[in-house]
Amino acid sequence: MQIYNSITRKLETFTPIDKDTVNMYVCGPTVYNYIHIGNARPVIFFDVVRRYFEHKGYIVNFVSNFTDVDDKVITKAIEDEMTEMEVANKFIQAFYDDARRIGSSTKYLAPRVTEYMSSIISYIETLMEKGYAYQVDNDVYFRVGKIEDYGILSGRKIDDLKEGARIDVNTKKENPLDFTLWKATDVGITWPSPWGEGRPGWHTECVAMINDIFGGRIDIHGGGSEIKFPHHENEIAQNIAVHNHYIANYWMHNGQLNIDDKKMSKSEGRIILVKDLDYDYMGFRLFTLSTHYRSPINYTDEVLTNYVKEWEKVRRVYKQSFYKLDLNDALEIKGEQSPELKGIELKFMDAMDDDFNTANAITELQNLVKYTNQIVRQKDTESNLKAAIDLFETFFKILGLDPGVAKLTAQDKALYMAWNDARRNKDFDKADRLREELQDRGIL
RNA sequence: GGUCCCGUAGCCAAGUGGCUAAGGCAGCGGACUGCAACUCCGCGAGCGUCGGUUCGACUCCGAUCGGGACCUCCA
Repeated sequence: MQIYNSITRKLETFTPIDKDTVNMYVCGPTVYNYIHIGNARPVIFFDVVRRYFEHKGYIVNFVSNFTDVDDKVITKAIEDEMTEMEVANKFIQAFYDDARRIGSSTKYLAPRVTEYMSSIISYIETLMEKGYAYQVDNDVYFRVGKIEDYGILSGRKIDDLKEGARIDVNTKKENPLDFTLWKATDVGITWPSPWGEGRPGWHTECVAMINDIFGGRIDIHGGGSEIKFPHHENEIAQNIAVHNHYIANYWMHNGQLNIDDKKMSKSEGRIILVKDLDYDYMGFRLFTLSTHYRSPINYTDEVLTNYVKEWEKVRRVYKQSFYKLDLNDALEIKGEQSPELKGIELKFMDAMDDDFNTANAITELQNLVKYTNQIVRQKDTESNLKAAIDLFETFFKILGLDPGVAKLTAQDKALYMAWNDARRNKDFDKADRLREELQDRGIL
């Protein structure tokens, strides 16, 4: 399959380090608040990446961290008169709740900075020993000038960056581009270190974790495009310093989600939290997957409403087909794909193989909807209909969509039969009553 | 100021140097239907603008206008 590699800016054939395994790491959230719908985009997209690799038979080792120490967490802790740990625990729980709501798996390794403090400290010590880090007072900085490739991921040249450096002329640094590895502080939670009490800078946690968990090299590193620079650039630099090779073979960056064509902004009140999203979450998931992951996506109520409707349409025909088979006790039969279904499946997989083109994959889902709507009212289609159901389930599993349809109870079936009988007997008063009840039960 | 991305029908959104530029929503016209819902069939654009390269560009290059991102914490 082909993956667009941010570092080379090209589509490349994906070849894992170990034949059957995909090791991937996605930069996770700083847990000081509920996540907003922009945070949800990588949570959904990289979940789909994992699901697709699993569909293809790979063992996927998926890791995504929680940044539970940082200025924002500390500020929040002071504001709310809680400990940093309490703040982090609260919002990690909230994150998992939100992730589940939007259909993403939460079963993956999620290391926290606080659990990796000794690894982070020893990582910084290694950087010091190798001459890539230097101490000033009780702070430690990374010596960017020693990295030849610095800027390769974000396409920047060190000279351009120097010109652009407008703020933060920290006179303690040898070079304005040098970044903080360890920061002495007396505000909030601190840890002892060889350089004094303090806490780590943001950029070391991911490399230290990747170093511990994967040995310093992974297949895929993911995250939002806005953290390419400086965060991912700095990860690359640190890994080169320690291992003399790139940290990841493939870099994947998702585009941002805007609201009404503008970046989300808390200060301007233009922000929507996942937990406050007043729409169907599967519709939201479909919405985020309907644009190619590298493109920006614009949220408006109108567009989301469109996808919520679209999801209802998908769900309706799946449900209708599922129940039709269930009523005929045919859910366990073996499906046999018609040429049309084969074609749809093939094109879906082709789209996914093409750099996770979920937009085109969803087009195939829509084709499956149309096709199934055509066959579900015909007679003698059980085997093909079963194949259609199976294909829906395959697509749902890959995209992480859940129609929430379960087998009918005996009572439901009896009700359904009675409705059919009443209609056949033209007892429309009774039929309408039964229809209403079936609708109330969510069967029709 | 520097780096970079985007601009396809009313809306959303794929895609290609050359057959008729996918698909969805909305709209219009049909069909189906006890009523309703659902569903099915048919119908719309020449790709921001101006130049250039080319036998040929929406697709490549340049300029221009418009929108956006990053350079500073940010998924």
